[in-house]
Amino acid sequence: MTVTINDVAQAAGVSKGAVSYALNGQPGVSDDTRERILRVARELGWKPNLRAKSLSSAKAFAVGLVVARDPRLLGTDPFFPAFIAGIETTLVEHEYVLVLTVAASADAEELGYRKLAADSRVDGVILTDMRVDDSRIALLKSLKIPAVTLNRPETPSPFPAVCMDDTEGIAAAVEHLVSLGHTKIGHVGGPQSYIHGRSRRLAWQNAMSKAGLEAGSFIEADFTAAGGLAATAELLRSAQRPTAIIYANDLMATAGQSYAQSLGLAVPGDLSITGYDDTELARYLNPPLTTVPADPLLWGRVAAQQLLSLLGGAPAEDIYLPSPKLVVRASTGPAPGTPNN
Amino acid sequence: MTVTINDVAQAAGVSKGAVSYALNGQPGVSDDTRERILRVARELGWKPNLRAKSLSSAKAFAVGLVVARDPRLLGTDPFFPAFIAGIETTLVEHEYVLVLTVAASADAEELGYRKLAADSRVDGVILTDMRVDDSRIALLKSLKIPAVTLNRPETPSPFPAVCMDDTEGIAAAVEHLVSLGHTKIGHVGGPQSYIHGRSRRLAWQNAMSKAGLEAGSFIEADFTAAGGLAATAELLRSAQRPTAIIYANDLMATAGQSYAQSLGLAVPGDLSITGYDDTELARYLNPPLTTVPADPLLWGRVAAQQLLSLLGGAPAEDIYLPSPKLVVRASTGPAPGTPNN
DNA sequence: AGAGTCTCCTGAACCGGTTCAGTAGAGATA
DNA sequence: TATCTCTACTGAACCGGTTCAGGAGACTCT
Repeated sequence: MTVTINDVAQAAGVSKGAVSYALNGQPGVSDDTRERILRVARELGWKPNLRAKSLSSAKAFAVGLVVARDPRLLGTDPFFPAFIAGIETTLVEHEYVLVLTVAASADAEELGYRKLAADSRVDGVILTDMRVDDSRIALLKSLKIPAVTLNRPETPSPFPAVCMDDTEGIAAAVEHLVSLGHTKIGHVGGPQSYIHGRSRRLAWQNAMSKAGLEAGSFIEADFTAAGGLAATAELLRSAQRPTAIIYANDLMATAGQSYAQSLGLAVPGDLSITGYDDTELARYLNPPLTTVPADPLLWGRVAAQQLLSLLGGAPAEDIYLPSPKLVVRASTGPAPGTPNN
Repeated sequence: MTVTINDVAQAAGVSKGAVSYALNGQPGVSDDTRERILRVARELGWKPNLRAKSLSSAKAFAVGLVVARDPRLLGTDPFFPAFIAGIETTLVEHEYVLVLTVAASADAEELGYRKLAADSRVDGVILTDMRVDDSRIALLKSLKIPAVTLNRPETPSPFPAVCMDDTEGIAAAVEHLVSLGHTKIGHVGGPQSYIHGRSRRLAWQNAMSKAGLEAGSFIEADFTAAGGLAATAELLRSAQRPTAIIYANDLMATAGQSYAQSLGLAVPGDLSITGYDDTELARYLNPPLTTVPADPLLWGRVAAQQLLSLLGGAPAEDIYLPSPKLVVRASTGPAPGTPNN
């Protein structure tokens, strides 16, 4: 059967304790003995039993991610799979593992964290999609689960944050459109209860006023294609009909673009469109989408690194990742009636 | 601190063993005592320690999923997130948890399974994206990890399969196009090393010959937007240029559609297009995509159920889920030159 | 030489459950 | 009454590690 620490101890002619010290690099054994024990362990092909280790060290060697999202819409969000892949690249190097939970409702989300805590399934968690007044911070504090947040929430949080500024990309989109002669630039945002929904709207707003323009119409949507379409429809029939729309993600932008085209509008001739995310599909649309590449892979990798070092006792310090830059493609063009320079 | 089985035993005035029997519904204690123990446990707020349970019962109370996919392309596949959500809906009811691993290469994939096994992180795994001559079956057999496969592989497999027939939907797409007057119907398939890549091609081929038509051009692509575009380009400049293309997934179909439109072709006027998956975006494209809805949520739910009952000792029996039906939208229309009836 | 210190190692407790062999006591049987 | 059987329970071993108190022996110091 499997070889245990007892077998190694017996074969090396020492006690269990000595073996444990030797294998963990702890003091308490002489160099000779240590070497002998290590050799015997190698010869016997000993592998520590993770479950026993877990029990005695009270650690899970796993980190958790609770994804709160309507399961039917989950597939549309390109962020999570890549983000998870990023987390994984870090975890595999540290013999950690990712425990993933999907929660359909707010209640299920809280229950998810509570269960992970109750069963000590994980040593820490990563919080995504931070919300304004996010109740998870207090929850995790009370459950005593270490955490890392994506971007720093406005409410005080004891957890380190891994930040990637999305305002710069949105501002660049506004400036780009302004330079193309647009003055009526609308924004289809995500739910304003999310800090990234809010920060993108504020970035748009600030960039507009910095350009000396009126803020223009804003519609709060929900990051889904259906929401993007409805918001687009509303913007296009409004009195202040924009000549360009900045969407808070590619999915809404794509739905909006298709909708505008189905009305007979030319993109970008009649309407310029920008997205956010730079999904794989974005460059293969007709026209290809001007957008801002989020880098979920990097974000996931760094967030996991940050969490592991936090678990290792490192101080909780925020990390700032480079701000993604606007990628200009063919969905943006001169404002209607502008001389084509 | 946390209350252990010892505390319960002491408070109830019985031994640890008795408490264990009582709490697990095992025989060995009288009804009176059982009830008393349960009451005391409830009063003290006792929760079994999963780690201790894991150690003594040699179970992980977790199932694994190893996703082998280029991380950068993972985000484009709407299947996994929804599939995972489906798995979760089952697992939460059984106090199980999902351990997710992402592998970029074939080596990493094998290593992923080996690690899960070595550390006994999971009690079983779910195999997706079955391949022709899939090496994972032998691997898991040798690692003694129970598994469930999505669809039955052609090579003998001891593991139960959860099957969802995709040939019916493809055949329906062919029939639909034939009824619209199309005779040159191409197919952009997935890698033929995947059984679902192959079965969809065969379904297209069989349906064509059943309709008395030549099979037409087939191009093996890779399920990505880039691959879909390249394949479409090749089909459109071929001598046997098709008037309709059946794609093996929505992502390729979307890229193909955009590409055709960028060439000035009308969809479906000049070219009809069908996809597979029915992603959220499909209905919001211009034109909305005719496609076949895979039901990853259901598939995940049932696969997890099947795995759990396998772990519970149930015999390994295949399960057949209802075949998804073609959803006709506006990306398909009469063949060019056909009188519009 | 005797006391003190240091290194190296042992044995046992511990983490918190499960499980098994064994026993006390009640009830049935002869 | 002696024997057998059955139920209800106990105590301890066990899962496979970690950790701690303490002891043996070598070495230093006075």
